[in-house]
Parts: sequence; structure tokens; C-alpha cells
Amino acid sequence: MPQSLARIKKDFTEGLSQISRFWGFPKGMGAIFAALYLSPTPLSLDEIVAETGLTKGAISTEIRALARMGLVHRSTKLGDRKDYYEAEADFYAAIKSILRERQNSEFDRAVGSVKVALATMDENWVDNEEWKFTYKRVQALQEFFDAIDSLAKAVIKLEGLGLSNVSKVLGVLK
Amino acid sequence: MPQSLARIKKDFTEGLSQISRFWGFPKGMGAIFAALYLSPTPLSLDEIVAETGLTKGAISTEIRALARMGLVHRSTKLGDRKDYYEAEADFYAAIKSILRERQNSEFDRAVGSVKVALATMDENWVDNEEWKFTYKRVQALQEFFDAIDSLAKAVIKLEGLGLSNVSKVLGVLK
DNA sequence: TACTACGTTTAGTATTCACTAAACGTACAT
DNA sequence: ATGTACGTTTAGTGAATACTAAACGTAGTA
Repeated sequence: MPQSLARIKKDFTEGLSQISRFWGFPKGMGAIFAALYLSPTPLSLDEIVAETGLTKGAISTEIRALARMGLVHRSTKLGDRKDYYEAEADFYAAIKSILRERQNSEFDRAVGSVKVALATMDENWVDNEEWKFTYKRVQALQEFFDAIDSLAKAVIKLEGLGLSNVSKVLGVLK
Repeated sequence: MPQSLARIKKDFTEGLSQISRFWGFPKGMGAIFAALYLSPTPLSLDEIVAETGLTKGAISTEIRALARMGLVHRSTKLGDRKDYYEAEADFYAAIKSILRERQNSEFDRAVGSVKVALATMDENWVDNEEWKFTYKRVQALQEFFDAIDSLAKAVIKLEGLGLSNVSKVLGVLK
């Protein structure tokens, strides 16, 4: 017996919700994205309400986050007061967008604090073993963060290059 | 006036805690790692209690997660019943370990569900536009996950190659 | 002006989750 | 066996957070 499309969509949505939660996002966010991603046409807020069962309020706030990450796009129709949303289907573009967004985040402020710790030590140098050990460790972590940063920047700069190609390149490195 | 080491350590720990929280881990986990990372010698459970202010119970469970990810290592001393823990200082090795760990996670189960949805559609093919559209979308997402997967595998396989080198390689790609 | 159709904000609620305190299990020592 | 020094597990708590319901603001329409 053939499975209904509705069933497929439900399973798919379930999966995306779990993935969303796994990455620390609300699971409703995954559901919203799934609804948009599986829709051939852009959806209005109320249509998303119908699809996901969430309320307008929740969707309103969460879809703004999705838009900020570049995972969904907002559009309007002339003579129609509603907003319409559609999913970004190019995941590679989405990743780049997310990395860009992350650049000015809470994460970067925290990374900055490591840099500050290092600078503070530079200015107040004490010449004993414990001090030196601590300095080397903090420095190593800071270099690691720098590497992550330049890696993210490199990925952002890559043009029209799919993820699979990247992994192919890495595979050759040996 | 020279800043005390204790002060530096506190700031550093604060920063790592925030970073930990940012990535969806408990902030206590960041504090535990910071304590170990800044210690020249392996620490016992009770010493970590003293450093972080957390209780044994919390540390016991969270340090197991850290160990599973390869971020800390457990060791013992002969004639000493205590366990000792030290931080993995090679972050590149840690990343590889984390990627390996992720292989059998909740995330992969969710990804698997997408694969299942696709297989279900294969077996129950219906020839209309909506069906085809849905199929293509689900398929695209599945390919994306595959790409991520092979990327992770490629990174795991890389031997003795720092992150900075990887980003250098990507930078050349254009 | 009032009315309608929107999206957003807010106040309150339910649930998740990190963490504590304490009981527990275990291995070794006496 | 009794005690002691560990690590682990569990029951409970407080805080963070996702979400609901409803008030609100606003722009178009009569």
C-alpha cells in the first residue's frame, strides 16, 4: 500500500526537528523550516501555523532567526498584505550565511576574552614555571581559535563550490 | 600592578564556560575543561570540585561526556584509588575524536530518518508534480548530509595536519 | 471614524535541563 | 566484619527556555 505524502512529510519534519534540537535550536524551528522546504510555493504565517501547529507568535520570532541565518527568505506579493516565506534550498549558501552571522556573536566575544587574558599576561609577565605553563596553554587555545576563524573565513569566500568538492580536496591531501 | 594568576585563570574559565554554553553544552563542562587545561598535572575528582565549585556528582557525569569526546583523558596512579583526569591539549586531535563520536549519535539517527523517507518514496512511487517536487527536495537534503558525512570522514583521516593548513588549502581553491 | 487583516510583543505557563544533596555500590584496609 | 575512601546514581530543585494566548500596533478599507 502506498504511503501518503502527508505521512512522508510528517516523518521528514520529525527528523528535521530532532536535528534542530541536536544543534541547540528549538525543535519548532526545524519544523518551520521543514514546512517551508517541502512547500513548492512560499507560505504565509497562517499557512505555517496550519502546517506546524505552532502559534503565530512563536513562528514570528523563530522565523526571524531563520531569516537572519539565511535559511529562509521573506517576500511579499503586490496588493497582498501578508508576508511570504520560502526555504533556502542551497544549503551550501546557507552554511556560508550562518558562518557569516556567527562572526559577530556571543561566541566571538568569548573568544575575545581569551585574547584579553593573553594580553594581560603579556603586560604583567612573571618569570616562573607555573606562569609560563599557563601562558603557553592559553596561547595554544588562542591560536586554535584563530585557525577556526580563518577556516570559517576561507569557507565563506569559496565561490560556487559544493561541500562534496571540499571533502574531495581534503581527501587528496593525505 | 601585576594581575594574579588566579585572576587570569578565572577570566579564562569564564570565557570557556560561555563558549561551552554557546555550543549547546552545559557551562559547567567548559569550567571543568578549563580547570584541567590550565593544570600542569592531572587532577582528581575532588581537586576539580575545589577548582570549579561543582559537586562530585555533576563532575562525574559531565567528565564522562568529555572523555567520550576525547577532550579529557582518565588515568590512575598505582597504589592510589583515585582517578585522575587531564585535558587533551591537541585540539585538532580532539576535533577528530568528536567527529568520530558524532558518528553514532542522535544526530545520525535523525539523518537516517531522512534516508528512510527517501526509500519509502522510492518504493511507493506516485507520478505527479507534488510527489516529484517533494522527492527532489528530500533527496537534495540527503545528499547534503552525505556531503557533511564524507567531509567529516575526510577530516578524521587527515594525519598530523593542523587546522591552519586546511584553511590554507581551501584559501588557494578560489 | 470605525473596521479588518495582518505581524509583533508581552505576560504567563509548561517543559527541559543543569546542578545539588544524599544515598548507594565497591574495593581496599584494619 | 567493619570502616573508609572513592566514584556513581538518583531524587529533587531552581533556572532557563520554548511555547501559548491574548493584547497590541499598524496599515489599509469602508
